[in-house]
Parts: sequence; structure tokens; C-alpha cells
Amino acid sequence: MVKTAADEIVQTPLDADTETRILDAAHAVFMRRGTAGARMTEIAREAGVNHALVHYYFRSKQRLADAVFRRAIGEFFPVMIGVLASDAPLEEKVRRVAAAQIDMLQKNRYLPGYLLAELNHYPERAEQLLNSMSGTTPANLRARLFGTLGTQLDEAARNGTFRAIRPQEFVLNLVSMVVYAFAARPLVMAIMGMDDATFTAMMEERKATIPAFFLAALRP
Amino acid sequence: MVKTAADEIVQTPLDADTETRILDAAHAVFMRRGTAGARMTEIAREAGVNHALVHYYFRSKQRLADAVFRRAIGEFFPVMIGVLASDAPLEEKVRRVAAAQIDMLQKNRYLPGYLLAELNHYPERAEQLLNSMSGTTPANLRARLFGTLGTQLDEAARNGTFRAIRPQEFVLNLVSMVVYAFAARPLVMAIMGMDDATFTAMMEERKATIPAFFLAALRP
DNA sequence: GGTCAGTTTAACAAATTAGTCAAACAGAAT
DNA sequence: ATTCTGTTTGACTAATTTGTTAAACTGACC
Repeated sequence: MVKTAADEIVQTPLDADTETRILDAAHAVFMRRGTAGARMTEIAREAGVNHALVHYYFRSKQRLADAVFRRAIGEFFPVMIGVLASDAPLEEKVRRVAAAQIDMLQKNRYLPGYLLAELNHYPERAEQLLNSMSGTTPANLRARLFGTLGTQLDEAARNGTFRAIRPQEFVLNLVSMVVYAFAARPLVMAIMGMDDATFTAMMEERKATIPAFFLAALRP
Repeated sequence: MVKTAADEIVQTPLDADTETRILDAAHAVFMRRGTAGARMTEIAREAGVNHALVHYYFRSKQRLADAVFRRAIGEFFPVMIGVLASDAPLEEKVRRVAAAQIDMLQKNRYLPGYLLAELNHYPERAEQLLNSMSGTTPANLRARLFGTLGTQLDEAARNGTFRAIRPQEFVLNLVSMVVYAFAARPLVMAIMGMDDATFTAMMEERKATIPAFFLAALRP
């Protein structure tokens, strides 16, 4: 009943709270198909309930889509922000962001594709995202993301331990290298002739090779 | 007539070939909304024609979507492949890929988001993509992408002019840094507090900073 | 002027899909 | 046992959306 197709993964147990089961099913369906491509009936089927029940709990597709979007944000950003805002030394930040983010994305393969697609199709959500993120203001968030990091980078540049780089570029380059392969996963797999296992293995390797590459670029 | 909404850009002149006008309109709409979110009527409106005419020329939404997808592939890959497969020295390849790709993406801001979303929602298209790309076989394409480049990298590593790196990682890291910012454009703009002009300026800068960063990482 | 092929349109049909609602149901409290 | 509340369902509606078709139009050619 929860299992909807031969290759579908069984998700939330049937005895779990119905609302949770529906949200989990919605999460899975929205991730794979995107908001526009998702069908309320498919979500109901995947949750093992009548589709009227989905409306009973979430009223409209829009509300359900919002709930899923918020959840997706909550999975993607907090860890990374926490690491970057911490007092850990720069090398450790790089290694920890790469490892934590890759671990998370190995378990949520559709997350980057889903988030990027949603943001491209409904760019106004980018603002909503900023506000709903860790409950602070956008300005505050920027401070957390780039403040400490910027200070560390300034100091390192003065000491001559790191080549100068703006914190924005630092974060953008690092996130690019970590996230892009997952966002473009079907493309990367096809071009390199990989199967799922090979891709997973490559990304495990990249937990080490990305930080090595990245830190090498910042040698003075 | 072609202009459909206040903030819409006028596209193809009304006296252009009707089929071309429809394909251009479809291109624009599919890019912004994705295949699932696009409406045949919106395409017709944007092309300034009756929506039956869209079916007259392209039969079904699926066929039109395929035509647009093929066109998008044709815009995205050929230049990059050409540069990477060429005999230019490594440093020049890096600089030329970055510059050419960023130039192209500045003019097609929705392209990466569209392609990544389509590939995530319909992963089977990745195969189609490989085959329809430059008319060669996947194996042949891999050879063009990684063959010459691999030889150059091997030699450079032996000479001690470059740190050793596999051609696959070389390409993946480079493409990540170039493309990701465009794919995540609404997110990047929101987090960094940028407007369109600032984003464009940053990407112009990155034509130089990405190659610098990238080549610095490969110093021995 | 007439006709002929290709183009364009208005009107229509068919299917899909979000959302509603009254009735059935289940379990707890009285 | 009865009632009551929150849950679940089947049947329905309304709107949207893809696709079709016959007729109208247009310009080239005779």
C-alpha cells in the first residue's frame, strides 16, 4: 500500500501518524517531480490514503508544497551555516562542510535538484527562504555566514597563511564543488558512464579531494 | 501581441517564420516554468498565435518539449566540449571554458536551472542527451572530453608543472564553479543581497577569478 | 476571377486534476 | 449502549488543460 511501484522505496510505516505519513509522501513526490509535476493523488497513493485526506490535513496543494519546501530548507542549510559560523579554524571548516554536506546529500539525492528547480520556477521563494531560515533576518544571516569567516580570512591573508579571498567567493566556490555534482547527478552519471554505486563512491572520495583541492588553491 | 505581460521581454519579431516564433516562445516558457509547469496556451500567447496553431506545428506538448530540450542541449555543451577537446594548453582551456561558458550563461540565465530540473525530473533523458550531443556515441564523447585532456594532465604531472588530477575531477570541479552560481542564481542573489546588475558584475569578475583559483589549486 | 495548398482560427471534446462534502467509521467518554 | 469528536472514504463538482476539427482565410498560380 505504501509501496506504489516496483522500484519504489517503502517509506514511512503504515502505523505512523497519518499527517506525518502524508507529509513524508509529499516530500518524496515533490522531490522527484517538482511542485508543478507532483499530483495530489500520487501523494495520497504513496501515503496509502484517500486523496481527500490529503486535503483534510493540508487544505491545498500550495500549502503542502510550502510545508515540503520549508522542510527541505531545514535539511539543506543549518549544518553548513553552523559550521561556517563557528570558531573552527579555516581548514577544519572546509573539511567539515564538505563531509557533512556530502553525507547529507548522499541520503537526499533529490534535494539539490528540487531546491534549485523550485527557486528557478518561483524565485520569490528565495526571500521566504531567507526569512524562514534559522528565524533570523537576512542581514543577520549574512553576518553569521560571512562575518566570522571574513575575519578569519583577513587575518590569514595578513599572516600569509592563506591567499586573499572574499568570504562570498570562498563559500560560493566551496558550495559549488560540493553541491553541483548532486544537482547534475543524472548528467554526471551519464557522461562519466557511472552507475549508482560508482557515483556514491566518487562522492565519498570527494569528501577528501574537494577540501584538498580547495585548500591547495588558497596556498599563498 | 508578442509582449504578453508588463515585465515580459519582447522576443521574436511578429513577421518571423511562425514555426520559429512558436519554438522561441516555447523555449522561453519552458525555461522559466519547466516542462510540467509550462502551458501550451501560455506559449501560444507569448508567440502571439492561437493555441491550436502550436499543436498544428508541433502536434503535442511532449514533442514541443523535446524540441526545446534538444535546443537547450545545443546551447549548453558544444562550446565547452570543443574547447576541452582542443589542443590548447591547459591554462588556456581553463580560461576559455570559464569565459565562454559564463558569457553564454549571462545570456541564458534560465538554462542551467532548466536543464538540471529536467534531468532530475526525467533522468532517462540523460541518455537521450548523450546520444543527441554532437551526433557521436557516448564512448566517443567521453574520449573527446577526457582523452586529450587526460594526456595533457598526465604529462603536466610528470613534468611537475601541475599537480596530478584525473580529467573527470578536473572537468567536474571547473564546471561546478562556473555553472553552479547560475543554477542557484535566485538563492545566491538573496543570500548575498544582490540585484541583477550586481550578480552580472560578479559573474564578469569570475571569468578571471575562477581560472585563477582553479589554476592555483593545481600548482605543484 | 477561380482554385488550390498551406495557414490560421473559433469552437468543441476529452481527460486530468484540485478541491468539496455528506455520510460512514472508530475509539473515547459518559 | 449511546453519544460525541475527530478521522476517513466515495462520490461529486469545477476548473484547467491538452488535443481535435471543420471552416475561414491568404497568397500564389493559372
